[in-house]
Amino acid sequence: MRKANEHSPTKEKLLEMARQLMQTQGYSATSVDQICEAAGLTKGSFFHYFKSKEKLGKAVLDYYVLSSYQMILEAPFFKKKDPLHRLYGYLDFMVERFKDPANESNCLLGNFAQELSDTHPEIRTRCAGHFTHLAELFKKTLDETKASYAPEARLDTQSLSDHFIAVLEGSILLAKAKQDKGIIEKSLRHFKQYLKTLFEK
Amino acid sequence: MRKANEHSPTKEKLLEMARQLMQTQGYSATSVDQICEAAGLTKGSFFHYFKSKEKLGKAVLDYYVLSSYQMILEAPFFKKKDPLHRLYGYLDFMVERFKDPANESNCLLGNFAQELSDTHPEIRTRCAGHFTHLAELFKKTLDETKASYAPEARLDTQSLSDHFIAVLEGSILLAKAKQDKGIIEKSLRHFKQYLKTLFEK
DNA sequence: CATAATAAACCAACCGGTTGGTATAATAAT
DNA sequence: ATTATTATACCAACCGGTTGGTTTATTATG
Repeated sequence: MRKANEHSPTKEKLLEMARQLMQTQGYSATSVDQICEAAGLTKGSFFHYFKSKEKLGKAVLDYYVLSSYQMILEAPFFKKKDPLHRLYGYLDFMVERFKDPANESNCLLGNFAQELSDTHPEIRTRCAGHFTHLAELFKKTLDETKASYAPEARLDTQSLSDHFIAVLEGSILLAKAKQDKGIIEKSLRHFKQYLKTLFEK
Repeated sequence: MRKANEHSPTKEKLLEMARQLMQTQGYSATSVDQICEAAGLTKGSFFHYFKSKEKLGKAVLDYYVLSSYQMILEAPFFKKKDPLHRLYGYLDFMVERFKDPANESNCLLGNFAQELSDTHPEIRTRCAGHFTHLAELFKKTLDETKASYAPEARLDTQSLSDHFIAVLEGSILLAKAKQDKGIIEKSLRHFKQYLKTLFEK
């Protein structure tokens, strides 16, 4: 008996290949055969680890979001003491992340949400949960900033966090269509400018 | 001989059905058979009007964007004299449009851009063109507003228009995933607040 | 030996697209 | 005005290929 199914390197490889393919081609356009070929495995092997393509989809989604989440938590900006600096660091980090040619300039989460929300309700729910989760992480820094820089202000940090996610996803989408990554930076700069008016009066 | 192929009611029906199906299910998840069944026609008929599914995709995209475009041009807000009021009218109009249960709260343009940019380069180009076109329309009002309310300001109305499109598309995406249309309104309210700081000092 | 991992062959359903053909109606020739 | 011609509109059946998924068997491994 080999070690448990859960963390097999083969499963990891299937996940990673699926992530790569689905991030660039989307879910529907990526076939199981394609994933198997990329991983140098056969379908029998694939269905040994994932009972269906949809289960794989969910796993890939979690896999992607978890890694994004960890990238943020481990990034240098996240350790900054001053919440306002940390807040701006957040934006700069995202700009750099999507500017870097080493990374894909796609968001698999946004991709899945757009493509599968109407046809795969369970995946839609999962996307919604991940969006909420990511917004909450941003909201923490936002709340700290508010407490320090604009404690009196009437400001809905919840909806502002959602707004941030929307700006990010929207600009990624636009950048992809126009093949111009600069759009992400410019759009986030406008968002930063908005934050400045809220916290630097 | 009936009148030319171009404006046949049958073709119109295929287009409209394709739009409906693709707007909710996406491009890949919508089969030609499905469209034919919805239109009460057969595949032979379909391929008489469209040489391929991709050609249909392009036609549906243009069909959707043209109607969106006309909705804006014909909306009451668009006739307002004061550019600032027209600018705000723009935002309110979008909020109402996507709040109304009669309309789909999806954007087919955003959907296609997300789903097909990497696999269908010609459709990607078309999406980019439409985005540019819509941004330019917004920019006109923006430029007028700037001229009247903040002529001295150093303000990149081009990138601000792109930012608007990004906010719109991003919030639509988020609203879809979370099944909460209120997100669009809240996000556009933040954007409006940002515009206020630029033009109402 | 028992169990998990991988492979190979296979399957029914479905995909986009083609075929050959018919019905219809406008045009041209008589 | 009647007929022959031609182009369009539409359909039912079908095609080869691909899809997600299964089955059965072989190979490793503990």
